[in-house]
Amino acid sequence: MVTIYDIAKAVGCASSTVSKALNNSKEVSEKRKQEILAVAKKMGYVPNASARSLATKNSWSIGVLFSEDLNIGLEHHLFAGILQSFKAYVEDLGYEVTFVTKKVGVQSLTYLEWCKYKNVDGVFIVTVDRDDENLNELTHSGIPIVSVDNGLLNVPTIISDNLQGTRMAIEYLMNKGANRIAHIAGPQRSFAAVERLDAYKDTLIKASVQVDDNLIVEADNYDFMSGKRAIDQLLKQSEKMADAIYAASDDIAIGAIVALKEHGYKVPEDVAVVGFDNIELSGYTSPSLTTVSQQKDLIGTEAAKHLIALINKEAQIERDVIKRVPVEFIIRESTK
Amino acid sequence: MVTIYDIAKAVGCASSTVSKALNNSKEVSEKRKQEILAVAKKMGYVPNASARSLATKNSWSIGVLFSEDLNIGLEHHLFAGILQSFKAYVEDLGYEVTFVTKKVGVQSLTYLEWCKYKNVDGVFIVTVDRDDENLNELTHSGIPIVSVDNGLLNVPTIISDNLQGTRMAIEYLMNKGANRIAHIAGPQRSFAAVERLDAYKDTLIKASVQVDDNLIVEADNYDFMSGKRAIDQLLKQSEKMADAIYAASDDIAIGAIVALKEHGYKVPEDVAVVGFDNIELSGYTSPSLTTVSQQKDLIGTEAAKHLIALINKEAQIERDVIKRVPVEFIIRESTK
DNA sequence: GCAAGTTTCGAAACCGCTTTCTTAAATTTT
DNA sequence: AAAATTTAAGAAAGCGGTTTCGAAACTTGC
Repeated sequence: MVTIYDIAKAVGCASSTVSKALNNSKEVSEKRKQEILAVAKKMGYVPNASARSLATKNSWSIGVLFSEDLNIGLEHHLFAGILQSFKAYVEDLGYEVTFVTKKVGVQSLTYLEWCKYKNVDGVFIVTVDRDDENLNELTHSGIPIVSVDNGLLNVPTIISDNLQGTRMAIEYLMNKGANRIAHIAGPQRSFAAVERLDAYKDTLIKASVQVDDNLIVEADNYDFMSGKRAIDQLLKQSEKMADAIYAASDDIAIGAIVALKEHGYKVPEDVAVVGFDNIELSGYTSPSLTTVSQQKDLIGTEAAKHLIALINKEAQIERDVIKRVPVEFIIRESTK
Repeated sequence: MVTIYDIAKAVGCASSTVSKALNNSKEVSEKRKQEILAVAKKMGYVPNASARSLATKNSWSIGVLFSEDLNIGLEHHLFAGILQSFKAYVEDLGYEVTFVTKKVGVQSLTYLEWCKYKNVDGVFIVTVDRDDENLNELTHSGIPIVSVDNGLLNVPTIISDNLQGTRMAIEYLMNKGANRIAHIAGPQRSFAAVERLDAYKDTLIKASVQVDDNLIVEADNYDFMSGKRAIDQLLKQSEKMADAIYAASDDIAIGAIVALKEHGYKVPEDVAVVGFDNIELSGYTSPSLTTVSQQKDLIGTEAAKHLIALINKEAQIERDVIKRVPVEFIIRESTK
């Protein structure tokens, strides 16, 4: 490993001069600088992050909290997409993206301890168990943090405009003549699921439609099976089937459509179905799925921008800020 | 920030003794050790990764190379799943997972330079552009590396048994009476795609069936649209439609089914379709998809195990080792 | 009871880099 | 031409740990 001392020796100057040259300081003459850079290059010099970080107390790294406890992990396309655009944005600025963990060697650490251990500049909370006892400590530590799709106390969050999306979906269905619009809500431990359920009720009430609890079911999860099971539940709850279903995710909606078909209902003729997410596949199912599209790229980059602003102290640490990202309503066959 | 010096002062001993106590060295008496640990805990001591790494030359971190150049990034469920299980395995061992990038601050680095800069213990190559000029340098550097689903020179790789999977699919279709089995190959820049195409030809030849180039199309990508387009291409190439299609991915297969339906073909009555991957959705399309299931969890953990073994020098660095992970053939409606 | 061997602990060097403070040289000012 | 200022470079301390080596204290064996 070649160090700045090796370079200093080769050039015939002090290591401090080399350091300054490498950092493009103006305390060193242009001639010297060029000479040093040339030698550094020739010798294959690569700086050492640990030494640098130790000396400067800056890490240029961002921790990502991606807890798999709730089994919504990396495999969930929404979060994967968000992480991907987040990563692209901050990496372009020269930051490293690293996963926050709870262990180092054989030792167990809390999230906060790990962040201090690695001296991360900021934390991006993607998914996390809100009941995790270590979470509170982290969110109150003063470390710059943003989250997405979440309603964590004390943390600014970037999230789709669930109210707007829900309203567009429900109003569209009503305009199509639907009278009995059911809602397959997402698991209520998810913040977005709660928002969508609230928005569903709210929109109905604003339209002077009575909310019928028998037309509401909570899915166990955001996936297909949960959608299928939800239909069974719905059939139990309500003797007369709804004429439209608003589902909290595309996966749920697709599962629901499969179940509806199995029970002899035609989609969209007997029951119209609207999903949420606009996963790639939703355009290719049969019938293709009408849905509320979430802009995961935008969510990721907005989160990144905000976090960077916090790190650079360009933004105030306002607690509990919720930044809304607009959604788009996409009409396809499942509601024709 | 509380350091070992602070603890030393509080306890009334030397910093070296604190260090030893924290590292559970047997050079310090049990009594002292307990005393020091107690004080450390009370003072809220957290070690400093940079300082430790600088002194020990160990980082306990693994770099993940996830290049989005080929637009198969994190959003691709197979790689997301593999990364997730890899991450879980190595984190449990106390390693940190961090993404390899090409920039640090304003400075651009090669992959290898970055790995040296961060002093990662090993590298996990998930997706990468094989033509990237920086790649060769990395794979020949001597840093422990494993890859998945790839045929990189000089790097051990973990990959599904594409030959076995293909054979099961083709033989099953032949047993069902298919005479004209087409193949929608994956993009041939992908190693797995090449393997599956070769296996397809090989299986046909072994069964004394003539390979008909008009029944082979290469998809641009692994996604739905590519599958749809492939069908158009297939129709152009061959006046008579195949009676079965073996697709290189589930997404391609689903896209193909949509296109087939649009052209008036019934699946599976007119054309049977087999996919590859067993994505979650494949059980919920209509018809549900017969497919070759890849065990992403196993691929991820196998990769992790092998990399850890390389890091610990328990495994030889054998170049070009390919470790096969068995696949499973799952029969559903698209071939009934 | 004393030599030899073990434990336990601390001093100090070191890991590679940054940064402050000095000093010497070069340049400008008067 | 001397004084004042600016510029360029180096010495040294520090970041927070680990590790080697030597000394002191304690055991053991005879």
